[in-house]
Amino acid sequence: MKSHQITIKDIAKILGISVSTVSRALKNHPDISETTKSQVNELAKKLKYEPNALALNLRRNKTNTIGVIIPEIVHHFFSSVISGIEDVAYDQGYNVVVCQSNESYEREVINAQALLSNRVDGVLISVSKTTLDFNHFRNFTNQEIPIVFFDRICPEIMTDRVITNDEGGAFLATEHLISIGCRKIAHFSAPQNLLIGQGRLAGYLRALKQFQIPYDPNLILYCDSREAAIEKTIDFIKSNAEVDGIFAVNDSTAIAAMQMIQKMGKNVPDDIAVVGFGDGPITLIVNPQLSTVEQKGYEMGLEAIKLLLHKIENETAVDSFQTKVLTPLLIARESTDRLKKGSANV
Amino acid sequence: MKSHQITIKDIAKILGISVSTVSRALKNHPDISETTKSQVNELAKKLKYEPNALALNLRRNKTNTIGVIIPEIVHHFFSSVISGIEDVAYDQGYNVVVCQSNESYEREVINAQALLSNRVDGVLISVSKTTLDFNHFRNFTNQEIPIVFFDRICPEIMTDRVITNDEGGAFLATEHLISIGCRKIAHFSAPQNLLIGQGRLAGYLRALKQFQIPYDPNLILYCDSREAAIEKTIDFIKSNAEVDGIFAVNDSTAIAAMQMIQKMGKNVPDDIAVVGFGDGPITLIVNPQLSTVEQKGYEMGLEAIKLLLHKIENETAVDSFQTKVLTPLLIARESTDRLKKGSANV
DNA sequence: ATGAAAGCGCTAACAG
DNA sequence: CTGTTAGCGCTTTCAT
Repeated sequence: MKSHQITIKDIAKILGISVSTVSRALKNHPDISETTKSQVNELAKKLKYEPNALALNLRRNKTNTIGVIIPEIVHHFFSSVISGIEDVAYDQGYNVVVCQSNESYEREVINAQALLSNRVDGVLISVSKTTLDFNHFRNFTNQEIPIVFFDRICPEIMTDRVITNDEGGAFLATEHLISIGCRKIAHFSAPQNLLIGQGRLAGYLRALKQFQIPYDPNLILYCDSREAAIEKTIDFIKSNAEVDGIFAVNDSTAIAAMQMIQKMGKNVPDDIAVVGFGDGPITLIVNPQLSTVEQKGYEMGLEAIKLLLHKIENETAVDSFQTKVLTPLLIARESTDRLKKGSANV
Repeated sequence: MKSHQITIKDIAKILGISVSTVSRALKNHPDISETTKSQVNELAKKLKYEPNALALNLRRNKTNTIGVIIPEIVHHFFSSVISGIEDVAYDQGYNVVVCQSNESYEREVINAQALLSNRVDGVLISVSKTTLDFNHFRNFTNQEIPIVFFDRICPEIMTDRVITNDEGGAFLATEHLISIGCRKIAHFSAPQNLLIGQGRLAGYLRALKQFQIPYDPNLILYCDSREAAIEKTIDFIKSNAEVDGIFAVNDSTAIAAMQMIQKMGKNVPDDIAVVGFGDGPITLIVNPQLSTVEQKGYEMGLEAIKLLLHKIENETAVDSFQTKVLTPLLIARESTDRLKKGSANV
């Protein structure tokens, strides 16, 4: 049986004053006498009074809560984004509720409904891979609850967005491979129905074109996970013995590819140089350390929440939506370092 | 300007019936005629009516929300715990609000207050490293809001707890090193003011004693992070050349130690075998793959939320608190595999 | 300087 | 079968 939560009513009764006086005293309203104020505040402290956020929010029709829907919290990238979001949200007095879709459309719909029911002031969303219909997101915009999409955006809904310049990052990665002498560069790519798959392939192709390296469709392998890379790399390299560089769509694919290459007795970077995408913590742990494209999760979180809070607090603003594009940097490490002979290798 | 959120009042007005009828129709109350029910439900759907959880929660004095306070979401272990928590919470119709303390006491206090204000039905807490005073947690118990501590528990407060058997895990790790022939086993340990530091050292010592290996205090090195291991390992091994095995307090320390050992031209596992603790994803990526003690984050989340929901839904239960101890398993991989010569090594 | 009363959205006696 | 009413905790006119 839950003990009675102490309310302003209790304080009022004990002090023999009205609830409105208590309410005002608590908010330091100028009309209230110093005596009353101190009486109220002391008692409140003594009784460990905590304002009931539910009642407050109901009254104000504002929850100071922002909802986040992400695919999976266990991915380093997404947990970094959350850290960015929380850091500024807390500073501005907002709470953050994080929901995971687990890459499931159904769960995403449920998450959206829960956030809607809880009347969050705004939402930050990175769309699940399995989501093809976006009406559950439209419910937010219909209620004029602002959305900011980040990383995995929804192209159909007009809102603010924060994305990584995948094409540019992929260009940098490929350009880097070319600059160290690679001429037969493979791309381990993600499915083309995903925007990152498209963007990173496009950047790869643009770099080839710009440096007049002939494009060979055989060098594009659909392979975007550690498991896939373990399964496919060796056969791929055997059938394409001339490959001297690989740009993989993400770090774990790149690392697995690298490890399979090493298993074949080849040297990274001297025989085949490898570049990933993401710059997760594993890039530093693997040997040789992985060159990669920096995907700034924390910064993405910051930008997304800033856009959202701006929308929330300037509701009258004209409907204008911006897309922030984070341009990633190339981080060159040992897996593409063909000069320094000291780099450890199998 | 937020568009009017549609309420049961709106539905009532449109249909020319009372709000209570609408309320009852929506909950499929037996008293209501089928005609009315379908009218109400259709209109609700058409208008995209969403119940206002705030009002509901205020009324019921129950939020169906559970709060989680963790040190850092970016740690794989903690994000696994959250996944476990969420999976069962959602099944039972609870929402989860995750707060990060960032290992800061002040932030932890703020988080606790926010959860209190939002009248969560219960809390799951893993204590920040910098927390020495626990009164902010007592506010929960004072209000009879159940707490379950997990992993980093608060010894001062009587509640349910879920912990890993650190001592047992450390014993297994050390025993394993002994079983493959190690006789001079170093322990890279965490500060002894942390419970994990104590427990893992104790397990190490018990294994030595049980197998009659003399204890050498010089073989205990305070070193519990990648950075520390990079800095200290080489000197340590130089001054203790006889070391043939290392049990490190966590995986990243173990991996960094392993890499420094390799840098010295020594072989892992043949010269020095290494065992970590945690079984994060990096253990599979490093070469050789790291033997480690499995720390079951997801299971810990499951157990913690189950205990909590039980307390929440059986409020009348006698005050009895249980501590669930998860006994970790040893995962033997290449870093301790001295038989299989095929294991890749520098 | 303080109080009374209405209302945020919803539910649940109680009354027909 | 349906409506009326009170109240969850709080703020805020409007009185006094």
